[in-house]
Formats: sequence, structure tokens, C-alpha cells
Amino acid sequence: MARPTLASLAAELGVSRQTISNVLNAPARVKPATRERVLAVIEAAGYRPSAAARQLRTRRSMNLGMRLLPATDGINGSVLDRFLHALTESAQAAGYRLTLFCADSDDDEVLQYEQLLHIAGLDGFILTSSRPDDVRTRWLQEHGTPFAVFGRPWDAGLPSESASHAWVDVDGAAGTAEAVTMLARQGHSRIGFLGWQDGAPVGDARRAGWERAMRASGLGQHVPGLSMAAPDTISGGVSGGRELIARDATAIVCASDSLAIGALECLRELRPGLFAPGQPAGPGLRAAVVGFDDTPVAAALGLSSVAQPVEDAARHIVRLLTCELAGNAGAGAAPEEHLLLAPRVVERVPLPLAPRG
Amino acid sequence: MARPTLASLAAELGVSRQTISNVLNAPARVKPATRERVLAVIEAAGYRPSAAARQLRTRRSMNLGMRLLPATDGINGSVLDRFLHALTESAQAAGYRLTLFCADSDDDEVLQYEQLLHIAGLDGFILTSSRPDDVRTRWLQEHGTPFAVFGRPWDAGLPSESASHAWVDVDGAAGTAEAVTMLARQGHSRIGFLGWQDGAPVGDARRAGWERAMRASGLGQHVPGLSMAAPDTISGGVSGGRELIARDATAIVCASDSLAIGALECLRELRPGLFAPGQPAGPGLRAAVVGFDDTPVAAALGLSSVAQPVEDAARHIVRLLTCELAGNAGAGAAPEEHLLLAPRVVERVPLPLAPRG
DNA sequence: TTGTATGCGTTATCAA
DNA sequence: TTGATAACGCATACAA
Repeated sequence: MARPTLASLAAELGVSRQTISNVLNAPARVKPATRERVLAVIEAAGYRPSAAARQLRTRRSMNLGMRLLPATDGINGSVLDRFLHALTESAQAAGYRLTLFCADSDDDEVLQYEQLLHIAGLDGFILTSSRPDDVRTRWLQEHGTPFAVFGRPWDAGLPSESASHAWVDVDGAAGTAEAVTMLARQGHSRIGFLGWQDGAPVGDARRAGWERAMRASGLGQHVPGLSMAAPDTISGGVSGGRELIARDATAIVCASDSLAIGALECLRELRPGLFAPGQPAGPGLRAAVVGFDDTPVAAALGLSSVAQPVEDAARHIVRLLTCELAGNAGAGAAPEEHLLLAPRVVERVPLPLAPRG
Repeated sequence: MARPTLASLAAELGVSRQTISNVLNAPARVKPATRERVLAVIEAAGYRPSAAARQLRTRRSMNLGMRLLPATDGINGSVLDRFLHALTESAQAAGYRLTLFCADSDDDEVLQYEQLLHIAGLDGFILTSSRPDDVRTRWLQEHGTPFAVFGRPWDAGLPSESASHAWVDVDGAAGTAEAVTMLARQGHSRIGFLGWQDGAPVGDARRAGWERAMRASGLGQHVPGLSMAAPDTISGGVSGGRELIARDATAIVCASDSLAIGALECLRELRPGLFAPGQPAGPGLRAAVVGFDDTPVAAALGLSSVAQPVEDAARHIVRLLTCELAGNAGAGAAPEEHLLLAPRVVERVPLPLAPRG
């Protein structure tokens, strides 16, 4: 019992291969009666069209590619997990498969594009970030290869709206701004920001959101003194947090959960009164830390955090890319869409622990 | 400038397509002089053989499949990241590509196998776990589909050595045993174990390793009272740790980093003297917690942890699977290999924090 | 509405 | 050592 093919089914049914092909690819062109008959046999025989043969003819592999970056040291690996899963799921639902590959550098990534394009015939690529003056996006554009990026194209520190490619991103500034608004509503006024040292645009945006919301809440006078930067680690959070607390911050918005975990630890120790659950130190005031990325660790520790809608982002990326792929076959002029998604603050009560000595 | 094909190169060179094909697939069968000439043109033209056409002819896609499980709530997602990256890298080095897919259940996974096998012609699959009486491994075996599993086949709680398929696993018991040995060497005698509640074989093995090493270290008398189980969360670790400390445990070996983080928190609070860095409470004794999986959080907190060699595991899995694939073409009787890798304990000094109130 | 002929790019078989 | 021929399974253009 070899696998059924168009030819074997045609022989069994007494019709031509073409008719069966039409049943699958252009059902309208075949008479309902025969269509039913053909479908029944397809079902019974468990027939599946061969992707290889189809690809050879149509020059489309129904296959998308994505580079898997090496696992970072950070806590934020779970965000990639969620993104990848949603991506796979969306692609699958759209009839595409997802192929993973590794690369040592951006230049190597371009080499992989070229190989995967020629050899495996991938239809398009998904990038998980883009840098200013990115060799990869330029290569893809020059070669007319469809792709979509998770992350804005940053141009000299500012998001360049003139990007001529599809992208989806999360509005980090809106996230930190919402965190500030929330804290201000709770009565906090000395709300600090703890960010990264490098001048990466993503970090800058998160800081900008904090500053914007501080001013909008009438707390602009605190902006100059309450912004700190530290290495993106827990101990970085400890030292940065200590400094902010020394400047009388009662709440801290952080650029990452790693920093936030460290800062939370500091507040617990240096301001036990402010921290104790159920015992607000001032009128309704309770010390608070907000992280970024809503990692499982944050959830486990009861740390509030800005949650990125990565699943939505993945879905939109697949949609943009598949639309472009479908469009290319037709008009060839797909509008390069882009989308900025809003994160939301997940508010949590810190894990109750035994009272401290 | 359309992409070069065997035909176009043949025309350019004045030789037959077959000769070029031989240069690539059976270099020995072609005269060195022409081989050089052909290779030069292949290089210059940037020719790449089409995987689709090749697959159509050879019935091999050079493509492996793996189900991506939904991101778990746990902290241990980063282990999957590392595994996946190493897997992709190894497969790539062996000339294979890796295709990801999602499934709602094990039954659905089997359905995906069937589809991917027929449609995309995947050559084999990688499974990241197997359960007792697993529908997936049974289906794959019945259909003669090559596959390899990360994780022993567990049979009624015991690893069944009679498994008739390739697998690679990490010896969890050896990991917890090594942790106990290390703690005993440091002077600890009341070493507790904090594991999971469900009777999953993986957790049982970790507990068994602890018990074995306790007895081997002459600490068997402590075994009955110092084994606890809790939900696999940080707060589970807090409550489990509290209980063990109440029973005078000075060190705790945990089945996961989540539990260990909670237990560490307890020790810090309830036994500050035992814990304080540089101030051993007894003769060289200092309270200690050992986690499992060596997640980034453990590294960040300075938590000792049992590290699984997931990169090695991934490499071996790819090796086993590709050997089976290569062998199938030949003898068809690949020996079902299996491999048990040893983890190692990463010893760390807890993150120094400001002294507690 | 259905059938026929052709080609996608490669490798296997066999003959020269 | 090389070349001609025939598939692999499908979809497209066109004829019936």
C-alpha cells in the first residue's frame, strides 16, 4: 500500500488527475456530484498532496524561516518561548511551516538566507529584532525577499516611520507610562526609574515613557533626580534600587524584571515599614516596584510587571507576512504595514513571606 | 539572471547534467580535470541544488520535525531554549533542517506526524519526553518512522531498559546524589530533600538519588524525616522549606530551582546566623540550598544548582537520529542506542545583600 | 465540465 | 568516464 498520488487516485476513480487537482485547488470548477465522489475517495485513501512536487511546480514552499538566537543569560528567555510558540501556531493555522536556523552573526544570517532561499525555497523570513543600519533587512529588501520584523526599525535612536518593510512592535514607552500612572493614582509621587546603561533605543523608549507620564501627572519636578541606570542583572537592581531609595523614592519602575527583582529586594530590606503588606506607611501608600516583560519569575514572586502581548505580536507578524506573500502573487504592491501594540501592567501583591527579623 | 540549474550549467559547460550531478554526489566517478572545471563554474554561478527536486527524486527531505510545547508557567523555560538552539545547530551541521509544529495533545501530535510525513516528507522526529504507554512512540514505531527521544522511556515508574527506540537522557539521580555528597563533605548531616507531590518518575529519580547518597554517606538515619513534597512553585518552596528547617535541616536539595528559591528565602529568614556569608554557624558549616536545572534565575541569585548538559543531549540526539536515517538507507538495522548523561553541580555563593533588619 | 500535454530540477539506470 | 532517458508528483495552459 504505497502512498496515494493524484495518478493512483485518478486510476481508482476513473477520472483524470486534473479533475482531482481541481477539486482541491479550484473546487468551483468541478461538478458537485463528482466533487463529492472525489472528496470521499481522497478522504478514504488518506491522500495528501506532496509539498515537494507542489513546490517544484508553484515555486512556493509554504515554509517560513526564523533565526534562533542563542539563549541569553537573562531571565527573559520565556518571552522568546511564548513568541515562538505563538508564531508556530499562527503559521500552522495559515498553512505554513516554520523552519529554524542558527547563525553566528548578522553576516552569517544573510548567508543562511541566501542558502535557505535557493536550496529549501523558503517563502519568507521573520526577524526578531532590527538594528540601525541593519545589513539583514537591507539584503532582504534588495533581493525582494518578503519578511516581517518583530521590533521597530530604529534610526539613530528614533523609530523611523519611513521604514519600507512590515514590522510589529510593542510600545514600551506606553507600558512604563501606564505603570507611572498607576503608581501615581495609588498616591506615589517620588517614582523612580531604573534602566539600562547602554544607549539602546528600546531602553531609551522605556525611560521616555516614565518621564512623559511623570510630567503628565504633575510630578515633573522629580524627574531629574530619580532616573538611574545599572547593568541588567539582579545585583544591578539591588545597587540601583539602593541609590533610588536613598533619594527617597517610594516606588520604582524598572526596564526589566531582573532589575525589578533586585530593587524589590532592596525595598523589602531598607523600607520594611513601607513594604509590609496590609500596613501602608502613609495614607494608603505602599512601596511598589514594577518590572518589565512579566516573566514567570515575576509572577512567582508577586512582582507587578509590564506584560508585552507577544502572542498578539506573533499573530500579526504572521498575518502581515502571509498577506505579503499572497499579495506578491497578485498585485505585487503590498502596503508595508506596521503595528504598535500596547502592553498592559499586571498588578500583583508581593508574595507573603514570614515576617523579617 | 534566473537561478542556475543543472540544465543551465550543463549548457554553459558543454557537459551533461548527469556529470554535474555526479561531481556533487559521487565525485569519485568523474575525471579530476572535469571535476575542477565543473566545480569552478558551480562556485562562480552560486549554484545550489533544489531541495524540492532532490526530495522528489530521493524521497528524503533532509528535514526533522519537533513539537513545540506551550511555554510552561515555570522558571525552567530557558532549558528548552538552550536545548532547541543546540538541536538546531547540530541538525544544521549535519545537513538537516528543523521544522517546528504545535499540537493540542498527544493524539493531535500523532495526527501532525501523519500530515508532516505525507505532505512535507519529514525524515524523522525528535520528542522531548515520553510517558508510560506513550501513544506517540507506539505510532512512530508501528509506522517505521525514525525518531529519538530526550528522556528515558519510563515503564511503571522504572526506566525500561528494554526500550526499542533511541533515547538520550540526563541521570537526575546522579545529580541529586552529587549534591548530597558535596554538602556532606562540607560538614552537613541533616540534609533534606524537597520534591514534587505528583508521582512523576523524573521526580522520583531525583529523590532516589538523594536517598542513595544519604545512605552511602552514612546519613541514612535522617532519611525518614527529611523528605518533603510541595507544589513546584516558589511559594511551595517557602512552605516546604519552612517545614524542613523546623526539623533542623541545615541544607536542602531541591527537585527544581523554583522550590530552591523559596527554600533559600526561608533559610535566610529563619536561620540568618547559619546563612550569613563568611560567618559559618558551626565548624565550617553554612546553610545551603541546591536547586535543579541551573536556570538563569539561579545564576542571578547565586543559588547552587544541578546543571543538565542539555547541549550535549541535543547533539547526541541529532547524532542518533541522523545515524538511524543514514543506516536505514543501508542495512536497515540500526541498533537502538541510548545514552545516560551525567549532570554536574554548579556551586555558587549566594548573592550578598544588605544585612537584614 | 473534464481530459491531454508539458515542465518544474533532480537522481537512477543503463548504454556508450 | 560520460551521456541519454525516464521517472518523482504536481499544476498550468489549452483543447475537447
